Parts: sequence; structure tokens; C-alpha cells
Amino acid sequence: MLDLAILGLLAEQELHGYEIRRRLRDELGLFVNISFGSLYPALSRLEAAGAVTAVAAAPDVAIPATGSLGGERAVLRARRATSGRSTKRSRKVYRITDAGLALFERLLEDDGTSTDDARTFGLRLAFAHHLAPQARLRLLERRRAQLVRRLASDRARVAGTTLDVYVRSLAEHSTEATEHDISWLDRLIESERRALAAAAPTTPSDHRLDRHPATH
Amino acid sequence: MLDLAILGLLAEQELHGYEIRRRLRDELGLFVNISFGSLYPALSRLEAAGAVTAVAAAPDVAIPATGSLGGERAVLRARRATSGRSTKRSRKVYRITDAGLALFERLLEDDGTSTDDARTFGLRLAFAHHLAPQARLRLLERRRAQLVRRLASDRARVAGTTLDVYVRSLAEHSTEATEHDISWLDRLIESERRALAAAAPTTPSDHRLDRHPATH
DNA sequence: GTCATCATGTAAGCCGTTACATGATTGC
DNA sequence: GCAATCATGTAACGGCTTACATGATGAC
Repeated sequence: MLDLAILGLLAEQELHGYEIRRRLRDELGLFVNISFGSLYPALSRLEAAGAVTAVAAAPDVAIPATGSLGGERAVLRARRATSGRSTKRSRKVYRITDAGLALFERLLEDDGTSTDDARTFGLRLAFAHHLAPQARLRLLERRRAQLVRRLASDRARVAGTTLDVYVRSLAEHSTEATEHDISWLDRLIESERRALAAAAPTTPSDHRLDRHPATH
Repeated sequence: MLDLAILGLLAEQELHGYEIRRRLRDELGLFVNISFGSLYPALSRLEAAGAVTAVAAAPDVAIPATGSLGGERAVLRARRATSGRSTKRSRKVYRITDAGLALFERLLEDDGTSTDDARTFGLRLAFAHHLAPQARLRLLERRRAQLVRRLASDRARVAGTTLDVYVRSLAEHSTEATEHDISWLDRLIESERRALAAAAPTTPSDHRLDRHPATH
């Protein structure tokens, strides 16, 4: 899971550990403040496995384009970037390898009925642009099916004569949240289908694309 | 966390492990299918700590009043209960002790800025009827403050020019979900305040109750 | 008599955490 | 020079999971 996140970020650009942590927190918002005790060993593991390699510190040119940061933080960062003559910090910049990219794609697509789910799904969706349109659609539909199952059990719970106000409120709220999630997914799925449909009719050579709009 | 859940269930009635698991799943809906590898060691720990004691299997009379179970399951259960001449199954029924009750109340109220939170809060709310009105209100307000902080960072994330459609959609959905959670909490808080206000004016002897409506 | 379900437990391992230790760079 | 932030790492432990092992009871 952490591996997927790391590889996903490195798939876009070289980064060092500290910066990976920052992006996970500020940009993706999953893993609120992943601990270093998790992150660094994970990087070492990935390096040992040949999925990433440590390269001589080189960025600092690419990094200022990081996007708009929080304001004060952006100021600090800009100041450091403009004054930055010392590219040679003590930091260790990692680059993803071909093997790492392959691993990333495997992890991203992997149906591994994982326990966590909400976070795993969020993470995958965050990197969904690396997936083929069909794989993306499958990801969304798998998640939807999961939520539909949950909705059923949420409703069963609400139906049960549990009496207690707080438990009931909890159950009702959970039901609503799940419904909300599902309708969000429906919008995403719809949008993906439109994109597929727009591409498919003009390229009838691809059989798989042809079949899909027919089943719906 | 698991301890809190177990103690909370036992605070209401004697139960054996398997049944605790069932209730956590079917009634509370938190801990979807807690594993036995977690549950039984937890019970042993609690027993060793003197928070619960194993009593001779005795229920089976109280249990049928469990509430409406799933239908088929209820039939099976009823059948077993009516035919039940053998109270002496291989099961181990646990009862909470006074020390256990004290521990339960400590855990329930404990502000321990825990990492998990959503689940921890859900669990506490499920047992909120064991809390004093003020403690209950504090629980809700603490959670609300947490969510407000999250909302701020969610919005910061949305504001950032992240470009990617999926990351953006994720961030927007998270924002909405958090808003929804907050407004749910607001309704709960409002209802708690009303309950407090209804009780307070008629009992002006309690200073803390008096002060509260004044600050709002 | 065999299969599903109820019931309890142990062992190994995964995935993360906190706490600790260290050091470079920069701002004031 | 001193504090804050950036930066990397190790060690110990926590809490939950899966997989494994066992056995009683009841349904068909």
C-alpha cells in the first residue's frame, strides 16, 4: 500500500523521502502524515528490490513547479529555491526503475481484495490516469459493488430494532454516507463511459471497446 | 480499542466470544468481522487484568431477547433456544467486573488523541448512553473540531492547482463527505444541548449546567 | 456419517506507529 | 550562537490479520 503510493509519486518525478511524505500529506491527503519509521524502510526495501534507485541529488530545478502550496509555506519554499545554490544537500533522491514501473502497474491493477479498501481505493484512484480506460472503469465498478454490499448491511442494521438513539443515528449516518459515496462513483463511472463511448464508435477495430457499450 | 468494544458490550449483558463478534458485526457495524485471532487473546488479556470473569455458561434464557436477527438466522437461533436442554456447551461466557466497568468508563471518556479516530469515535458514540450528558457533548464537540480541521485541509487541497481530474474529484468528494459529517454532528450536538437546556433551568443548583447555555 | 455452523484457541506475520538518535542548513 | 526546519535513519512495540488446529452440536 505504501509501496504503491511511493511508486506512484516516483512514476511522475524523482523525489527524496521527505518530499514524498509532504506530497502524500498535502496533495493526496491519504496517509495523513505517514511516519518516517514507515517511509524510509519502505524506500530501502524498494531499492533493495530494484524498484527504485538512489540518484545523485539533481532536482531543485523541477521542484519549484510543485504547484501552489499553502501560502506562507510557498513563500518559504520559493525563497529557498531562488537562493538555492547548494544542490548538494544530505538528501537522497530516488528514481523509479523499469522494474519499479512494472511493479507499480501490477499493484495498481491488482484486484487483491484488500482489507483496508477506502484508502486503497483512494490511492488507486489518485493514480488512475496511469490505468487503461477499461481498467479504470473496472476499478470504479469494483468499488461500487463493494459499497452496494455495505449499503445493504447498513440498511439491515437500521432496520433492526436496536432501540439505542446513538447506535441508530450512527447507522443512519453511515447509510447516508455510503449512498453519497455510491452516487459520486456513479458520476465518475458515467463520465468514464462517455469517454469510452466517444472513443469506441470511431475505432471499431478494437473488439473490447465495441462490446462494452452493447452490454449497457 | 477492541477492549473498549468488548467491555461496552459486556456492560450490557454477559456474552461469549463468538456472540461478541456477531454483535460487533451485525449491530454496531464497526469492526466488520473482527478476527478470532484478535478477539480471544483480547478476552484473555481482559480476564487476566481482572476486567472480566468467565462465568459458568448460564444465559440462553436472556439471549433470545437479543432483538430481531436476520430472519433465517433468527429461526435457527430460536429453534436452538427452545430445544435447548444442554446449557453446558463448550462456550465460555464472560461477565464484566467492577474493575472492568471502571476501565470501560475510563476508556470511553479518555481524550487519548488516538490515531484512528473515525472508528474510535463511532465506537464511543455507540456507547454514548453510558456517558454523562456533558461528557457526551464534549465527545461530539471534540470530534467536530477534528473534522473542521480536516475540512480546512481538504479545501486547501482542492484549492491547489493539482490539475489531475481524479485527484481533484477525490479531494472534492472528501470535502463534501466531511461537510456532511459535520452537519450530522451539528444535529446531534443541537439535540444534546436541547436536552441539557431542558434539564438545567429546573435544577439551578448545578453550576456547570447553568454556565453552559449562557456561553451560547 | 458427513457437512455446516458454532465455538475456542495458537502462531506467524504485516503494516503501521512512537520514541530515539543524528546531522545539515538557514533565519534571526 | 541558537532554534526551527529539513533530512535520514534505527529499535521497539502495538494491533490487527491470516493460517492453522481442534472439537462439539445439529441437520439432512
